[in-house]
Amino acid sequence: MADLGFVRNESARQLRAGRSRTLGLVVLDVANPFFTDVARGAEAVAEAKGIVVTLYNSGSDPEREHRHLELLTEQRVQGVLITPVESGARDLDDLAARGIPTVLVDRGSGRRKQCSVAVDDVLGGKLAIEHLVDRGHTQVAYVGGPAHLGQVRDRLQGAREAWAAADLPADALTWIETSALTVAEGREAGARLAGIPTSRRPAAAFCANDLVALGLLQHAISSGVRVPQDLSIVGYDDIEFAAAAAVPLTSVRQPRQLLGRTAAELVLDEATNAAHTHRQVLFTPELVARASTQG
Amino acid sequence: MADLGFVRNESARQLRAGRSRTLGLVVLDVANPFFTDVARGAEAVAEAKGIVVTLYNSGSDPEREHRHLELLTEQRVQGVLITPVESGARDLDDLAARGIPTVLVDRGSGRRKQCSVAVDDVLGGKLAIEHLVDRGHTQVAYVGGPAHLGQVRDRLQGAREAWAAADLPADALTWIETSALTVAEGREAGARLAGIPTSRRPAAAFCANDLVALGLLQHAISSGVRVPQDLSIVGYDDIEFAAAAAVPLTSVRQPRQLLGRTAAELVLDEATNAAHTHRQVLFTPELVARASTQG
DNA sequence: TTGTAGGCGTTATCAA
DNA sequence: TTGATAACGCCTACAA
Repeated sequence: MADLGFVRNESARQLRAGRSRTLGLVVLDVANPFFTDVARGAEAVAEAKGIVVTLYNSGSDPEREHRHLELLTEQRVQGVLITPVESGARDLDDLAARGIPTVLVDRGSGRRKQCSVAVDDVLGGKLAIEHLVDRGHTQVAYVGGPAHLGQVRDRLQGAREAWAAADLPADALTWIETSALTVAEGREAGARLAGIPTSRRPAAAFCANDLVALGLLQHAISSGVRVPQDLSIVGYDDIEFAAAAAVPLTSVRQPRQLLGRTAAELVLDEATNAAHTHRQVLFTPELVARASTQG
Repeated sequence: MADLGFVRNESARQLRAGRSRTLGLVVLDVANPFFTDVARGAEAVAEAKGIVVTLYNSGSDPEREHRHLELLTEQRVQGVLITPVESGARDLDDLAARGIPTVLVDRGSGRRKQCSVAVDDVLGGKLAIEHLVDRGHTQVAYVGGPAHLGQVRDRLQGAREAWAAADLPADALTWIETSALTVAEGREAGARLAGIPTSRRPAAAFCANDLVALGLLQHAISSGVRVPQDLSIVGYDDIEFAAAAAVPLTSVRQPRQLLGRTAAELVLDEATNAAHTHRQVLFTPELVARASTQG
């Protein structure tokens, strides 16, 4: 045993073997607990097969995403799990063309060149709006952005469909677009909401994720707006902190760890099973009602 | 240009070059926003130098930590940033012996074989207890664990020192030891706290981190315990969600991103500067008082 | 059984 | 300037 001081060289091993023993997971925002929960799900599956998950943060920046994918490609990873910044990105086509097992996470892939594991965002948007409409709201703000994120668009689409189905005028569902899905942007959106004349100001907000909802809530509380009396709030993801918020947050729950587990299973299947066929897995979201909408 | 389809092989490059272009960051818990903030700080510095940060989750499990360090060593990474599970771990000695630039994050390294970037946890513990003592508390619980985590021990030590300095009896500062620093464990600790006979039950809790504090708060609220009237709570880290909690949390703030930035700077200095000398950087924590202790 | 040669893809070096 | 060559360390296959 040359245990004393000798460590094999993984680069040489990989060069010889043609591929590495790792799985790359690229997320939009490491600071968002939604994604770290997905990561833990993926880790659980990978670890059982002796594979290591390495986490990369694109920060919703296509440039950084591109660099990370480049590195992962150069590293000849076993597979890539990614929540892409832009769904049509040609980076994804490149991965497919190179035969790198790839699973889109939290995004459906219309193109069927790759597996995907997602939650029905259109349905999620519908659930949120139906919940608010049920509570008598006729003036609602949708808070989220940027627009190029599929999640943001799909949830808005679902919201609009439910809004139309309730026979409410389209212009009574305002979109307050944010530049990111963060707590800080949520606070900022709160300020913009407050700037709308009282007569036209929405008394309810559906936020594209919980971070934005928490920011909006913070702004409301610090400026004396009562939740839910003056402003009802619905979030999205149902992260662990949603239930513990100043006013516990009504939110659309996604099966976070399951998303990660399923994605890891699919990518490892593609990497090891010759008979692999691409699958588009779609989970169903569920609305969890809490105090932030108990008007 | 063989751009069309050709991607260089990073393994071969590394094999030839002797080292990779990545920095490994191993944290105790990816799901803890404290660590993701540290990660973002490190990324900012690394990115500016064309280096990629890959994030690994040890989950406070020495086994997993060991496997990750093994992989990082085999990968001949530029450097390692790590919040070790056990401060005396020989894995750290091995890294030093192999000459792999390493910076201990959120942990001081007594041994001076490596750089470290930490926040004075003993002082943090003192600040928390002084704050509670100032508010008249004479029966306090320290909630956190496991005991082998340096953070847990140091914060307790600071707490005990401040407690003794206030001339309070040692046994009036109870330690409720948890098996992890998570929201779930905080809830569980709440149940244990509630099980203590009223006469001896602490009316204040100092939690080893904010996740535990948020869990404790959740348990209190759901079981009708009023915060801060019946139970005052102090957290640690001041993560973004602390201020937005059901009852905004008093917490000991650490400079999270700065910790990550400084760690990355030190490790890259060690990796590239022959005249590098190890440094032990110690930042100062700061108590942020909020509603959870406004008794 | 034990041992050795070759090649994976890069890049540095040396020759033409 | 251009082009061939060797070496990085590992693993596998084949030879002794």
